[in-house]
Amino acid sequence: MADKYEKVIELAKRRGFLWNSFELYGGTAGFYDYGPLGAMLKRRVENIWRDIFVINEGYYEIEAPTIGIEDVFIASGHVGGFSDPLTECQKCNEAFRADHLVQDIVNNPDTMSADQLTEVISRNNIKCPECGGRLGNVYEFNLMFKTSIGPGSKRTGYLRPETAQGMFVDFPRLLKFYRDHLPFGATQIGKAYRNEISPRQGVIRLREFTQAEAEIFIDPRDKTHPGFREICDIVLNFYSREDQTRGSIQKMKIKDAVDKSIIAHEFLGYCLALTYQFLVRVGIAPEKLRFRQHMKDEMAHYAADCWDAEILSERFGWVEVVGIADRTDYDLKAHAKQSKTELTVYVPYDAPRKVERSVIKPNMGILGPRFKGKAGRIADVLRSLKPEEILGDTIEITLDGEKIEIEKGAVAFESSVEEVHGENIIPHVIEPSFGIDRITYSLLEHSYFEEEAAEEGEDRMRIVLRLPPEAAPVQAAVLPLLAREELIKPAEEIIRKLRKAGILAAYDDSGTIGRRYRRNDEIGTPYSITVDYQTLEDSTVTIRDRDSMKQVRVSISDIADNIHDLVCSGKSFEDAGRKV
RNA sequence: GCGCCGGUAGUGUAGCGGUUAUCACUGAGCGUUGCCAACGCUUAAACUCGGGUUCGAAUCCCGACCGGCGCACCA
Repeated sequence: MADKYEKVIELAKRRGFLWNSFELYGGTAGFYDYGPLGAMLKRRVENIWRDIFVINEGYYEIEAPTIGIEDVFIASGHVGGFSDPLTECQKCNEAFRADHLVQDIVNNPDTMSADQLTEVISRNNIKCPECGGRLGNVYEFNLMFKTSIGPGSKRTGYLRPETAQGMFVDFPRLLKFYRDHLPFGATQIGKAYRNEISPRQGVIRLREFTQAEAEIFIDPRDKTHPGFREICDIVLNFYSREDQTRGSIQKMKIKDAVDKSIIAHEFLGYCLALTYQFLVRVGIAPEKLRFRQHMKDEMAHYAADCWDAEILSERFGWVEVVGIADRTDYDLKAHAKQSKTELTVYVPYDAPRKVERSVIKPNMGILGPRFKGKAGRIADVLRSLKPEEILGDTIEITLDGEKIEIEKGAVAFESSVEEVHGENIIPHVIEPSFGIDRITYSLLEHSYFEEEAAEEGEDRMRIVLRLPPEAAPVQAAVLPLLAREELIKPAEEIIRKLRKAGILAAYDDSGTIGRRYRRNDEIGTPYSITVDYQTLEDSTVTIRDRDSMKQVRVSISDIADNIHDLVCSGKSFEDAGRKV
């Protein structure tokens, strides 16, 4: 029997949500096209994300190139760390991590090149751990797609493996945009690329995928969040480190999780809440959603705490769809080092602090004539001394191995008390990172329902996609009860009205009304508007609710506002019009 | 990347050396139809690709590609 994945994928293919890319030429693993309905659905998911993170949280969206230059990915660690040195057994074809095989023989195998590792393996006569066969040459498999920028392949470019780096690279500009205040955040929704060795599981692992990421820069000394109180009573399914060793999920208020230090701090707790609200709003079933904490050894060494939102899928089990991490100052430090630019924020103190400062001032009037060309470097050495080192009558320093004596008079010592108004700090980064494709698939799966149609002996199934109206690609269908001129006319007028109001509406007059309802159920159209003979008498139509199949009768004059409120403002169906 | 299994209209399938390639649903057109996949007529639409064996291949063999599962890898 077909499992739910197959049913959902079959529907998605047939009705224009998801198609295997390049099917005309046989297809290519790891790439999917979003068809007309899929693209719209995905766009709506992204727009809900925007509503939450950009509009409500104020983390403006930016758009950086999908191709990055080498420096960026050297800094991020992707050039060095996003590849693995592999070696394959010539006999059984098993692939192994070369650096793992030699870790007992050499000290730092992860810093060695492929050629060096090949040599170590052959010199130490290392064999295949599985079958004892001979191991082949070590090669680097980097998950980044590589390309060259400009003619002559002089400059290396990479397709970005995540969108995050765009926000880090633009940090100085963003800081100015936000007028030098922490916290601030920037987001990006866009494509990322990973040359997966063997992509599987449909849309779950893609070579080209869409990420929605926020990088929120905060003061490392203050990881509270002003909005925490509003969300602290939300109950989530927690799967903390402790829960995982125990093997059970625990329901808990976010407040309690922070109080008990299960979550590292308020700010992360707040991001978990946003993530929960987003996922539920797009149509993920709350009971099939949990937050799993990374185990210590699973977490990047620099990360302070990391949580994944996982969605339960019938075929794939718990699938990671969001990662929420406190990345500390790792990324900014890395880019500061690589770019040789300070990436800090000046944070003023509440009140100026008095700081005693001692300054060594070499007297260049004396040093210059005496030491000539060396004078500048000698002065630098003198300035680096500690106050207690210049207490004697003469000061002895060493420059290029040569001992030099300088009398006290050539160096002045000033000590002053200064007022300091603030300091430069490297912000910490909180990063919620969303896999939009996985979320879109999950919500198809979670909204897919088959119902036995209870109508007189008909045991035909009703397939219905219970997408939230806000996420549904087609928002309303307009259907003349019968395909007759006098009913078609008003229907066409309604369609025009809806479209003018920005509602994506579909018109259908083929076949019976029931058939058309079903067609729309299957693609999740939340409301169907039917023009019948009463319409000709009193200018009213019926709206039929996808989930309950109930109808209300409303006036044509405010049909667009009515549908708009139902789809966008969460107006309840019962309030939309007179019961039929 | 390896191993096992599979690939036939839009979808699901039958056929397993010689068929006009089966059936159902779907789609389109006409008629009919006063609210949940009704009906009648008409019609469209497929053997993944390449090579081989054979008088003849959707069917057997080899390879590629794609998909599923397991291993490995991986956010």
